[in-house]
Amino acid sequence: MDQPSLDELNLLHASVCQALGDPKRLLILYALAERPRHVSALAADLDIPQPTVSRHLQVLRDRHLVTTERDGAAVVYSLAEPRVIGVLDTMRLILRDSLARQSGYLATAAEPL
Amino acid sequence: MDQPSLDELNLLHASVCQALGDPKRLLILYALAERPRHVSALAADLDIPQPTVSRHLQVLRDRHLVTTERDGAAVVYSLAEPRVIGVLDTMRLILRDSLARQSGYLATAAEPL
DNA sequence: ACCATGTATTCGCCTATCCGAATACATGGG
DNA sequence: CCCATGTATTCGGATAGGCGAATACATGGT
Repeated sequence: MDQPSLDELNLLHASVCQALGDPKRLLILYALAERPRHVSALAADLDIPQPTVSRHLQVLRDRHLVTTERDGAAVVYSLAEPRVIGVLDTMRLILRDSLARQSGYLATAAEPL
Repeated sequence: MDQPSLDELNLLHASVCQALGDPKRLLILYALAERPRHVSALAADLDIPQPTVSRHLQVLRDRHLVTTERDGAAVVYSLAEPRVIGVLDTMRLILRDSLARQSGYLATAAEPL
């Protein structure tokens, strides 16, 4: 309702970016992009302790990057905004370009992703 | 030359996102998107102390988000990857959508950006 | 060589983040 | 009602991030 000022938007923007700025959280988001999952499934699939996963999910939830739904005693986490994955993919693409540019303009091509 | 493993790429990705996860750095990047600038010009335009700007620029430089070029005694900073701004804009768009969705699905439309 | 301007760095402090370990809490079944 | 399973939270410690203030460094001009 109260529409954010530009400054507030900037702060939110930064806080979302910061949430994306952790390797494990990126793994979690990409995992959820494949399919929604239980916390325990994420923990198992990514080989990260359950409490750690839970805390990271909380961060992502605070930033509205994931949503939850109960499934009995378990909780299903899903991407709140699938478009975010597109953004992340674009960043990765840029990153690879940038890396390629750094280490020799004439380097032979490398595998994708 | 050494092409990064997926894990390494993930780490780089996270570190770049983290660099984006600070309000002042976002302001700096958007300012540089308008036009390359001296450190002092950034400091003046954004009303941020020069040493602070310098430190943030260093972070952005470490992540290869900006590049430098000497201009006499001054230093011109530019965006290393203009595409990053597109990514940031997309994120902002998503953010606004998300905010709109949160605070009432039927809320009257608000101004852009 | 010196000075003025512009940029980078250091220091100390405070806050925030991340983690492992342990524990609390919630849900549904028997 | 109690237990098993699954999830969230707390605690403590280590690490990293951010800032103001002061200072060091670099460059070009005179």
